[in-house]
Parts: sequence; C-alpha cells; structure tokens
Amino acid sequence: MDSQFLKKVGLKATLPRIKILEILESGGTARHMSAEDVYKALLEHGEDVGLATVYRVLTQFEQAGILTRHHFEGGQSVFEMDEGRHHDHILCTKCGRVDEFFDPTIEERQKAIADKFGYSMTDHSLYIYGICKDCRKKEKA
Amino acid sequence: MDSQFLKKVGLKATLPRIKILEILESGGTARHMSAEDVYKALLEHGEDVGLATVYRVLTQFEQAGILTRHHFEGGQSVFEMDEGRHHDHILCTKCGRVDEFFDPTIEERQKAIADKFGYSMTDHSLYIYGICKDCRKKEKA
DNA sequence: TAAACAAATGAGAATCTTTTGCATTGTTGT
DNA sequence: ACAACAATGCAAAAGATTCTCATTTGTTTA
Ligand SMILES: [Mn+2]
Ligand SMILES: [Mn+2]
Ligand SMILES: [Zn+2]
Ligand SMILES: [Zn+2]
Repeated sequence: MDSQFLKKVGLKATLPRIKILEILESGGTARHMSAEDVYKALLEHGEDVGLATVYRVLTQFEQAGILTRHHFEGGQSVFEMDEGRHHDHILCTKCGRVDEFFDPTIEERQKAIADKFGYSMTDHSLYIYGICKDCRKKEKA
Repeated sequence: MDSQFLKKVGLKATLPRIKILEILESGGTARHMSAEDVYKALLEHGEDVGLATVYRVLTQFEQAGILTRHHFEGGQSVFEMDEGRHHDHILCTKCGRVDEFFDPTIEERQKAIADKFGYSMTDHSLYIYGICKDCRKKEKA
C-alpha cells in the first residue's frame, strides 16, 4: 500500500500525500506533470487538497528521491516518478509531446567534459526541442 | 557605431538600446547576465533605464538574433551576446562559475536521436552542473 | 530644421508560478 | 483514546516577467 511506501521513505502517510502518489503512479495522465496538473487531477478525483500542499509534497517527494523535477521551457516545473533509470527528453514544441531517451555516448562525453574543466559533476539536464512527425504532417496539410 | 548596428538589424537606435548593447558587449561584467544584472549595470553607469525596458529590449535582441537566452537553474533567464558559434554550458552550483564547451560528438548524437524519434530538431539545451575545482578546494579546508 | 507620426519608454499595475505564515487539523506511538 | 508534533489549507507574500498607458523620442517628411 502507498502508506507503507511513504513511511518507508520517512514521510507520514497523510491523505494528500497518498492521493498525490496515486495520481503520479497512475500513468492515467501524462507521465510528466506540473504542480498545477497534479492539482487539477486531484480536483477531478474529488479530492480537496490545497495547491500549496501539492507544491510542498512534490518538493518532499523530490527530496526523498522518489521523483524528479524537470525544467522544460515555458515557466513551470514538471515532475515525474522515478523508476530507477535516468533518461533525458526530446519534446515537440507544437503539441507538447515528450519522448524519453538514454544515450550512453552522450552520458560519457558529459563526464569527460566535466573532468576536463575540473568539475565534479553532480547533475546535468539535456532537452532536445523539435517538431514531431505528427505535427509536421499537419503542417503540410 | 552601435546605432548603425541597431538599424541594420531593424531596430530604432534609441538610448536604452544603445546602452544595453554597450553593457552586453563590454565583457566587463560576466558574459552571462540576467535582466536584473543588466539593469543594475545600467544604474551603476548612471543610466536611467526602466527594468521593463530592459526586458523588452533583451527580448527584441533575442528575436533579432543578436543574443541568446538561457534557462540556467534558479529562476531567471540569462542572456549572452552571440558570436556565431553555438556552445553549451557547465556551471558550478556553489559559486555560479560558468564555462563553455562545444562537443561535436554530443551534437551529432543529438541529431541522431531526433531522427530516430521522428523529430525535426529545432533547438537543444544542455547544462552540466557540478562543483568547480576552486569550490572543492575551499570545502576541504 | 521643424512639424508630424509612429515607435519606444518609464512607472506602476498586473500576471504567473512558487513559497511562506499561521491557525487548525491529522497522524503516530503509547 | 491522548499527547506531541507534523502536516494542511488559506491567504498573503515573493520573485520574475509582462502589460497598460500617458509621455517622450527617433525618424521621416516638407
Ligand atoms: Mn521522463
Ligand atoms: Mn555562453
Ligand atoms: Zn508535436
Ligand atoms: Zn565554484
């Protein structure tokens, strides 16, 4: 149960946290959600959770290491549940579609660059922007 | 003169635009500046330009293709004059130091990934975060 | 070079996203 | 069930950026 999971990561099993976890786990909505997205999803499920709590809980989940925060272009932060494996993103600037990829060569080069400049790398973010196949098809029409 | 340059790119040569251009060109301050940084630099030079104008002008310069806007972590946008060659950034999360690099292998892989997923790539952003050598030295002390 | 007109500016209000303060409510171990 | 303390909701605050609008400035024209 989710409440067990929350306790395991050191968080009290409160209703808001359980509900937010459910929203994020159910791939029902997109895998990549903003705080506002999560908040709206909660309202649709009839849950009465404050937006401030959504922000607080997402930040706690991030600190607990169970989700990752991304900074896609366009203002707000986007969150996604972690499933262990790191990946980067390629997104369509027309329709918002998001695809995920992992490229060992790029990962390796990044580390080499950090070394070369004398940094101990702690993190990195790579976003590729473009127009997806579907959107190009529509444009031609 | 800067006013000629501004006209060349299709912008009226106004005092605020000329002054902002000077600030950005004089590597005096860091190469990577936020709107607020530019605004403060103007004030220090005794220029009386509104912050709203700084934002407007930076956006216009971006659209005119003479500078690039970056989204480093930590909220505000950062701008830098273009000098033709594209590059990515590695930055220290302790002291804010920024280094620039260009890696043909990474660039190439990115294009390959976009192709593989059926996107026509329009842009990409890569930031490597870490602790620079100087900051690691201080930490040990 | 002065009038004429459109474009640009400055100041502050407005917006948008995220954070914070605080009184109230909920969770947990006993 | 209860005390102890953490979490929540709401509204206010904060930080970054954009917008509104009256006023000023740059450029063109006569
Ligand atoms: Mn993802
Ligand atoms: Mn740069
Ligand atoms: Zn698309
Ligand atoms: Zn440093």
